Amino acid sequence: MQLHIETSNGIPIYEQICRQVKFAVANKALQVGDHVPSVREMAGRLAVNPNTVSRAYRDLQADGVLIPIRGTGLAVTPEAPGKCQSERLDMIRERLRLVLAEARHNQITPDEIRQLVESELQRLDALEDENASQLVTAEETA
Amino acid sequence: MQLHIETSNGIPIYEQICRQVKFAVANKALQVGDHVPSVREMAGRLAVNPNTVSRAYRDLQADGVLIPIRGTGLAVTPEAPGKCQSERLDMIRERLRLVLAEARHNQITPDEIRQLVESELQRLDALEDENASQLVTAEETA
Amino acid sequence: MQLHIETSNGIPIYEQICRQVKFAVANKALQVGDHVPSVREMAGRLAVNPNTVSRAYRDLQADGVLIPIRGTGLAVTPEAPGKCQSERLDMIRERLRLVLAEARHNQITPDEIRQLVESELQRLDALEDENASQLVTAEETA
Amino acid sequence: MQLHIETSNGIPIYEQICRQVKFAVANKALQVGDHVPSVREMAGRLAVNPNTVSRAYRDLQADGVLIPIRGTGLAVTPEAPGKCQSERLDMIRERLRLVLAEARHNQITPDEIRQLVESELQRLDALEDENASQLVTAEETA
DNA sequence: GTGGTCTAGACCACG
DNA sequence: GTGGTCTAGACCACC
Repeated sequence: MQLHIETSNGIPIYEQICRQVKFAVANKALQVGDHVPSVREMAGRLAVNPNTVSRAYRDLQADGVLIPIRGTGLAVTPEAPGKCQSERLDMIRERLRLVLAEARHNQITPDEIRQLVESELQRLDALEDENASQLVTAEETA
Repeated sequence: MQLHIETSNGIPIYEQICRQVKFAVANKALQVGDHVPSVREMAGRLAVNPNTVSRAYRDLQADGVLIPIRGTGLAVTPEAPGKCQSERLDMIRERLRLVLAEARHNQITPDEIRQLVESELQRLDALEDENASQLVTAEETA
Repeated sequence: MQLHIETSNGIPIYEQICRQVKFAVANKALQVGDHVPSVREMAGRLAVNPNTVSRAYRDLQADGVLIPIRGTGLAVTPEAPGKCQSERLDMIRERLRLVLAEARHNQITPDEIRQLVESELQRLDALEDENASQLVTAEETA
Repeated sequence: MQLHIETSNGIPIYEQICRQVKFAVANKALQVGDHVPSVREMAGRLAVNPNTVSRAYRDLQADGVLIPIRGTGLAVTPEAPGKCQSERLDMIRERLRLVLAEARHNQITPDEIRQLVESELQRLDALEDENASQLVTAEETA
């Protein structure tokens, strides 16, 4: 599982962790029964305070995504994949809705929105290709 | 000018006011020289704390969108329409970018995103039509 | 609202706060729209760390009992009384069930349990009377 | 001796083991001189970590309930039956007291408490009957 | 003034 | 080793 923290796009770190764990479960990068990295390890990996990770894991337990296995850590629950897959698009939809609502309330036309979306999708792909080629270059160099 | 506060979509109220004033200028609902409602009137209308409106107006002055006219309040500057029109799509683009970035980082495909966008656009149109028909009804009743 | 923290009967402080707030709502000591004491004030009153109170209030928000009023604090939601009243006995029942289950699994008879309950109820009443008479004495002294 | 671990009713596993051994002694399911199952057998039977069983046995030795017999394991001491019988109700009373105290502090009336107790006793009996009939069925099938 | 986030670190319970 | 609780305090955003 590969997490990526964005300080700060306005979303608190603990929530970014929550969401990404849910996405990882939805994408089967995390399977039922898998242990999530320990609080301390995750904190080290992300270079954040252990309490921040702890808070995220606590929320994930409250959501029924993780369950504590006494003394051994936190594991993905059997219900998690269902939950997370059904939430997968909703998590994005919710944020998207807020943006589009503002746009429409302020006379941005649907076509303008579609254009924005396409241009941003292209931009993201461009970035990704760039990273990909960097990776390739790095591998070639290595 | 018709403002609409959303408590809370995560955007602070004062910023919602700012943005909506800018959109209103871009859409010519507010023209050069027009006065914005006084702090206390706006606060009453939106049912928010006057300090909050005050903060928004302060930011708008710093952005060069509003200018104080001694004794009479705040008016739209001559430079405002240009600024606001060029910012119009960028304000949306910025927020949209953050959402799409999360989506792409978590294996949501471009097509899934497009579908989400279309369904949300439809949903918004439906809501608007509903409100419109209510308005018509209200007018007929009146 | 009068809270009473028991350090430590095994229940974490933040959870004691949660439960007592819920009981207070159920008993109408806290009504819809009432503000709960601020984090800092409550922390001072109970002589605990503000973060501990904060955690309790956060949980109560997640439970839909409290709602933040931006800049002014946390208020009891309209749904809270219903929730809390229906939870009132359940919160006790849950804890009671665990105790009785252990008793029955280990051959404590129903009659022995009833006797224990009665003797403890009496003991509590005795304590209460004692406090009451102390209060009276204090008042008389004053 | 038939132990039953409840993960997790809040009581640590090692303490559940302790308590149940004591109850077993009080109920003469374990008699003076009887050996308790070895750490590893007990651990296997309960599907818990051997360290956990070990900790429980250590506590029971400290309490004078078990005594090590060189080379053969742990046996019930001669003093154990007396101790355990006198502790039998107290172990329950202690837990019960905490629950009732919370109830009374939060305006649950004695009659409400009695009703809760009765309904939970009935519920437990119902569960037991169910299990009993299952056992009978199993025996008949066998 | 309000609550929220994050950091830092101590201590404990559990396995 | 694991996570949980609590304390302490800094900083921020908002009203």
